Amino acid sequence: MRQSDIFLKTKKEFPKDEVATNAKLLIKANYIVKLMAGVYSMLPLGLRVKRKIENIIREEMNSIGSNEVLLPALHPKSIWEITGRWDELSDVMYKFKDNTGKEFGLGATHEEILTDAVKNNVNSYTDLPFSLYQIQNKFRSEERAKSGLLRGREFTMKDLYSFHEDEKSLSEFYDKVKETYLNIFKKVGLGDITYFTFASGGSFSKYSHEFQTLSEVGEDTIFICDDCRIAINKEIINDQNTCPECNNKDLREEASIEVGNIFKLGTRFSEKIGLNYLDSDGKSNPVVMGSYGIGIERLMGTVVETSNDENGIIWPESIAPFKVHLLLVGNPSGELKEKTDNIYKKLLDNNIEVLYDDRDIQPGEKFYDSDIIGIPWRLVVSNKTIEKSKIEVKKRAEDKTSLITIEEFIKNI
RNA sequence: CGGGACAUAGUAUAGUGGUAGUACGCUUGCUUUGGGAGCAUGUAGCCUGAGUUCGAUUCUCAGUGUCCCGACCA
Repeated sequence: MRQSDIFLKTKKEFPKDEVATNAKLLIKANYIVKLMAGVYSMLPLGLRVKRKIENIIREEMNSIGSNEVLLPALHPKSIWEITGRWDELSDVMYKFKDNTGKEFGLGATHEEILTDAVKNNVNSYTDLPFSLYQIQNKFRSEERAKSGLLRGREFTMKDLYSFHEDEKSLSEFYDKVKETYLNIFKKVGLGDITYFTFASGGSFSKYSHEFQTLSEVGEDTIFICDDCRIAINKEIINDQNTCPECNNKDLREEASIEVGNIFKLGTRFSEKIGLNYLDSDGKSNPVVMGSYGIGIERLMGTVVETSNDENGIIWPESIAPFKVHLLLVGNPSGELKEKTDNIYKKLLDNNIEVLYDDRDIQPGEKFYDSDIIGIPWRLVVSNKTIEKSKIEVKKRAEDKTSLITIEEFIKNI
């Protein structure tokens, strides 16, 4: 992508009313634009990052045999009344009447909708287990949206739901999802600072589990057992003040961001909605369910919160909008332009995602933009480098530069 | 939802009871090209409503919005 073609207008100033690092950097670098508190538009760069995250998650979900679906965001009141959650979720669900007076809700979560959708497609234990997931917008009437992308009113969630004959089957799948989630957080660069965390479980199981990423701006407080590399959410610390795995009492308190959670639902929804299966004795039983969520924008914001410096964002390669930022430094004409165009073509020919700053502006501006945007590899081509038939390579996260040929770079990357 | 702060151009800001200035951006022209370059040129603004006043962007009240703290967060 040529920078002269992409819609990208970085700002010279941080936005006035943002304090959260993720919002300041993402707005300044023109990844996102705020529509209102807790609702952001994704600009081309932001959408590229979002898609990368979604695709990592998609791949992982598919790898455990889950199928992707897409459920509606617009729901009739009636389905929510079946489980009693029309009233129960009054604080978080957006509700409204249409022009005929009929009542609707915008999806804040999708247990009811999916359970209903699969109900007539599940007959016996031979249909179980299975799992379905979607990547879709959620709407939550947060009383206080805040911290940029970390707590929004409309956001994208990957929500996975699993369906089982019994608790044993659910537990097996639950453990598999746990590993998969840890893998996802590792892939987006948060592996070292994300903890599998014990949290309150509700009626069906003693615990639910969360994935908490260390960050000073996190809303949650966790207590970490360094021996087991797990944590306990503060919300259950009164009931559980030792490590659930090794009984270690020496726990370390940290602030953290909840980037994912997994939950054993049991038969709460299947019973009410009538999702039953026949077991091998021909007896009807409610399906046992689990649900598993990851907030996409929150994950994106968390990466920015935990990976930046005074000059801007530092994306991990896995979710960066481009892998390489190619800067033409100097007057974009003549031999320099020709040679840089040629390097751009070579990168494209090798399927390397590259943003090519071919604009006719001062070099300094290109360097500043490159830093704030945070693409992992910066390549500079200038009269200095073409004299030696080389390019200057710098990693965003490091200070040192080196001169190598484009062929070497392509080979190494 | 309780408390606090704030609201002036696309962005960041200054300022005033007599309708507003600066920087950056953007337009046009010329110059320049390794860390936001230079000269010239043009462009664009006081959140909404009511009140006080001869006159309100400024003062008062209400509303709306944004951010922060707290509460809340299947």
